[in-house]
Order: sequence, then structure tokens, then C-alpha cells
Amino acid sequence: MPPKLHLQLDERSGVPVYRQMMDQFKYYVAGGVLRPGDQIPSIRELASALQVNPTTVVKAYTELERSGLIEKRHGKGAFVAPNARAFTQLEQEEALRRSAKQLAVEATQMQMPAPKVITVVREELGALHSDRSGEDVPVKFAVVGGGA
Amino acid sequence: MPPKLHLQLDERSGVPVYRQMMDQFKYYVAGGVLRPGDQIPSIRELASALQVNPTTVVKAYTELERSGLIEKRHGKGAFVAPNARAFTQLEQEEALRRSAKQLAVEATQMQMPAPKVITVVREELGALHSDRSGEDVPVKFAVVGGGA
DNA sequence: ACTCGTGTTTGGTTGTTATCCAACAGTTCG
DNA sequence: CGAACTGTTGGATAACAACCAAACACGAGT
Repeated sequence: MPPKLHLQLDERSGVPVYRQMMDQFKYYVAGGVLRPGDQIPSIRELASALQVNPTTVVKAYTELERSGLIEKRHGKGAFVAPNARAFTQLEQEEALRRSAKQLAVEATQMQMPAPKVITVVREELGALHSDRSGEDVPVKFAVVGGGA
Repeated sequence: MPPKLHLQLDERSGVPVYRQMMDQFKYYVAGGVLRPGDQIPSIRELASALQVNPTTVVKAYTELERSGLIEKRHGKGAFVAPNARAFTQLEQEEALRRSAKQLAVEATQMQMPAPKVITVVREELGALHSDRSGEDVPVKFAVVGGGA
């Protein structure tokens, strides 16, 4: 029972596409949305859905497999590895801290007051939480361009 | 009177170094820390301080000049362009929204509750605000590795 | 067997990123 | 002038990212 995934690529971020895909699978596993044994999109399927080259997905999946997070099975598909485990709350915090730090650096350089930063973050969180469209739509994966 | 800058490179972010440098100069100008006419580090000086190749700084400066944010003057140095202006509060919010969105995506994928996200953001903001060491140190630019 | 969807592999092309080295040229000051 | 800064330019190398295309191999179903 693979859950609905919502992978989001930002072309203008400068971050390699395969890295973005890797990161987001990691987050899904870290948060327990994706659990051991769950099937994830096939290489061709994901490549098609995200409009990227299949070899790019291959690279992401290969790296994820090398790190032990997923398993590719010839002829069957790709699955979350049996021993892949969700992060503890502490680990999740540390994982999120990287992005939070980047945000903090930018905000500080712009001399933006903390309350305003918090407001923006709240808004973005809210935007995603309310974005539960596609929940019972017959689409497994939604591609959302960078939003800009 | 160029203010003290605190440029921070994260090698593991996947974002090209010259892009990181560009972004941070943009933020400093956006927030009014860097103002028109202010001198910014020379190419060689910045390259040395951040331990990157001078040509990498050249690329960043050239792009920034092309976008009208700075000016390079042969033999004299690099300066914030006369017509470079700080962002309005609304523009600052929009600029920060990009990073905030990325943070929100990750948090959501990890199913992290909003309050916990806010807490982490607050902590990182606080860490930078208290990090005023090097304020009156005879160093113009501090290099801070990705922090991890 | 056949077919379809799966992962696998190979080779090539294109463009980007970043490095290193070297030389040239403008500015300022002693 | 000469020294010490500055930006400018060119060539070369290496690694990486992403694309494209074609073929090969495994699994499950008909």
C-alpha cells in the first residue's frame, strides 16, 4: 500500500535533481510515511511523472540503495528497504535544522525580525497542510514545479 | 565603510558555490546592510577568505554585475551599484519564502508538527543573533563551514 | 511462449561547476 | 618609476549533472 507521495522539484534551487529526489524520499521514510516494504515509483514511472530523464532517477535510486534506504528488485520495482527506519524526533529535528539554518542565515542577512520570519514559515506550512487535494485522486505522484 | 560581512558556504548543500555567494550578497543588499557605493571584498580577498578559486568569485561577481547589483571597477575593486536598492518588506518576505517553502516541504514530508518546526527555526535564528563574535575583530569576513 | 513492465547496462553528447596557472591592464601611493 | 593593490582574460583540466538512445535481463501474468 504505497501512500500518495508528493515530490516537489525546484529547478531554480541549484540543487541537483537527483539530490532533491533522494532528500525527499529520505524525509518520507524519516517521518514514517514510507515504511519498510512499501513500493515506490518505478524508475520510468517517476521519470515520466517528474519529467526528468530516467537515468537521473536511476542515479537517485542507486544512491538511495547504496545508503540502505531502498532496494531495487530486478523486474519487480523499487521498495523501501526492510531495515529502513523512521527517525526519532531528535533525528528529525537535526535533519530539519539544516534547512532551518539556511533560512536563518538569509533572514539575518536581510535583517528581518524573527517574528516576521516565523510568520512566513507558518504560512508556508499552512499552505502545504491545506494542500490535501489529490488525496483520493487516482494519481500516485503529483509534480509541483518550484512554485515560481 | 563596508560593514562586516558574514558569508557562509555550505559545501554539502549541493548549491553551487558561486550561487551561494550571489544569494548572500543579494540578501545583504536586500536588507540594507550593504548600501550603494559600499565596497565589497576584492576578488582575490574573498577567494582567499572563503578558500575558493578566484575564478569562482569572478563568476559570482560577474553575474551580480550583470544583474545590476554590483559594479566591478578595474584596479579599484567591487562596489554595490549606485542604483541597487534594498527590498521592501513585502519583497523581503517573498525572497525568504523560497527557503521557507523548502523547509515546509521537508517538515511536512517528515510529518513534523508545526510547533516543533517553529521551535527549530527559532533556535537557529537565536543562534545567529547571539553569534556576534567577530564583531570587533579585525576580520572583515568570517568563513563558517556548513556547520556540520 | 508471449508480452508487458520492471531494473540494468553501455556509450555518447551537452553544459555546468570548479580548479589551476599565467599573463595582461588599470589605480594608487611612495 | 616601481611596488602593491585591483580587475581582466585565456587556456587547460577534471568532475559532475542531465540528457538521449539502444539494448539486455528478470518477473509475473496471460
